[in-house]
Amino acid sequence: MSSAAGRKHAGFGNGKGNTMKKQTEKDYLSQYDIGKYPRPSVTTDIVAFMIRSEENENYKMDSANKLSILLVKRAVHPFKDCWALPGGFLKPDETVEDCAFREITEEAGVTPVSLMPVGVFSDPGRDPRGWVISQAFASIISEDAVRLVGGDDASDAQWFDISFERDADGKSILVLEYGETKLQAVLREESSRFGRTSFLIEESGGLAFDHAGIIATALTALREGARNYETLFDFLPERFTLTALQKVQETIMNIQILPANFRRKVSDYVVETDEYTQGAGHRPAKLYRRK
Amino acid sequence: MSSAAGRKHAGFGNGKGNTMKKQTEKDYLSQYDIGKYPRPSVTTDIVAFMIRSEENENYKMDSANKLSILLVKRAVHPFKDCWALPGGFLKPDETVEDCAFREITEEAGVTPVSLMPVGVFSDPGRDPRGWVISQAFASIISEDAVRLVGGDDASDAQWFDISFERDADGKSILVLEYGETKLQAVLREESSRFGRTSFLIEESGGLAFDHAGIIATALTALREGARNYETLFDFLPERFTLTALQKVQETIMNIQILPANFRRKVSDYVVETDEYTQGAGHRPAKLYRRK
DNA sequence: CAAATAGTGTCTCTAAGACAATATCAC
DNA sequence: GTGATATTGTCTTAGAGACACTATTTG
Repeated sequence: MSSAAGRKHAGFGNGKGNTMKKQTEKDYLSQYDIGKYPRPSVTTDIVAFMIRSEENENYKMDSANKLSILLVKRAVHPFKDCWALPGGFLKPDETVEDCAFREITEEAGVTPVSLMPVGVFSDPGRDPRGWVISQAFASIISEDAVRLVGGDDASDAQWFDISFERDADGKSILVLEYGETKLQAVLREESSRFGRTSFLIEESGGLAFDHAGIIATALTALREGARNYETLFDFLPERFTLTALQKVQETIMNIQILPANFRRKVSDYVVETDEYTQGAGHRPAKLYRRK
Repeated sequence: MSSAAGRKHAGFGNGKGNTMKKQTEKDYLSQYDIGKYPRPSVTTDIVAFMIRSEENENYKMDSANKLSILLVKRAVHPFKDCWALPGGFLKPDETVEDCAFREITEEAGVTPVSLMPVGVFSDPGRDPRGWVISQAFASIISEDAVRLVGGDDASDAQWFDISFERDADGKSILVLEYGETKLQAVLREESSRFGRTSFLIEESGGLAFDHAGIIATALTALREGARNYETLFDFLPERFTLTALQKVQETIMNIQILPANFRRKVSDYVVETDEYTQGAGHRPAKLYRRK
């Protein structure tokens, strides 16, 4: 085993010949210059998920749901005019969570319901501006909040419907659509460690930086969290029907579930209230709360 | 929705009055000074896990296993003479994974079998030297490799047996022991998001920085990964008996499993070879490989 | 043969999936 | 009444846990 001398502390004044036997911590810190060694810029990138309910033709039928994420069109180089994840630089006196919260609130115009770290991206070549590492987050935003703020077709921030399919040999296709705009990236599953799957980008599909890989990682984590109902409730208001909750899980995981079985499994995670929906054109449903 | 102007790019020359209509990416990048805005120091901290088999009194009995982690005694301020996780500062042209690999190889003297990110720690006050954020990793190191390198009781790097119990109301006790040295930290489970549980430190137990919380987070992630056999194989040589594999899972998760049931469940993850153990004082066992 | 681990067979119980049947509302 | 969703019941099957039993080695 090597000695702890292997752990050099960047920035401590060298060659000053400090030979005091009893150097105090205060002395040490007052001499310490942390800026002496190179430091990277640190950013956060946020994959903000929302479930949009589509307009409906038949007054009786439930509306279909689509999973979507927020993208921002870059106004400056590099990747000028490409779509990118919202995010920004970490400031002193804030945690990476604070930073992500601040950035997504600014860009989406609404407060996220939850914010979950999904990984650090630190490939040396990932940003042409220089040494920039990024902490990625998955965030869940409720449709109600977004609807209040409204949108603008000319805005440079838009919600893209997302679809992500993994085929047999580990290749995945990520498709993002907003109106006429369609971005299609190709990724390869690289490794899955400790519940986090990472991806190699084969085609970026016009997304800026390594954002296609970040999106794939975040969606994979979201799906994993949806399996045990962990990430479902944040998409809905406080009171919800079991069918609405089921549709959230089906939308995220891209599966179909039989209502009877879903109700049985989810019953451990919810509490019923004495309220009901009304005016839906069919039997009213009991509203539930998260347990 | 706010405009993308919210996403300022730190370091782009301001006030230069660049009014060109067609600024090229090359022009932009050549003017770009990434060092203009404050940047944190970035470190990695590694929770290196090893399973130690204890010496045995009875020639027939299997040896008991203990889960242990590597700690390093700090030679300098701050936290001088406290035990800390191995780790160090991120360098340009390396990923955080590269950095963790480099640091743990230096400090443990052996190559880790695996390296898995468990989270970023970025509390502004976490390091008295200044603005330092850290990416934590869990690493698995095989006992065979460590035994080859050997140890030294006077060394400042030592393997501590670890025990971690969560009681009913969310309080957890972390105990680390090496010879006469016993560190005992108290933590409170704070939140569990996306499969990552984070902890508040109530008593650091003499561990440096926020390392008690990092250790608790890493161990929780390791245990989660052990549930589906993901992190078990890295503790063992390429060929192993099913009993050895079972003991790894029992040691990590601190549980007891009936051999018959373990064998049935694990059979999907292993392939049998035609080799057997010998000279163990009892019936020889077939060796298996990971599937 | 004694003591220890290696390995198999099987019973029970629980949970998941499939599906049938009934309930209730707006129009 | 029609057409949609809401809700409950139950049959079947797969898997986990418990446990009894047999096999094989060294000293």
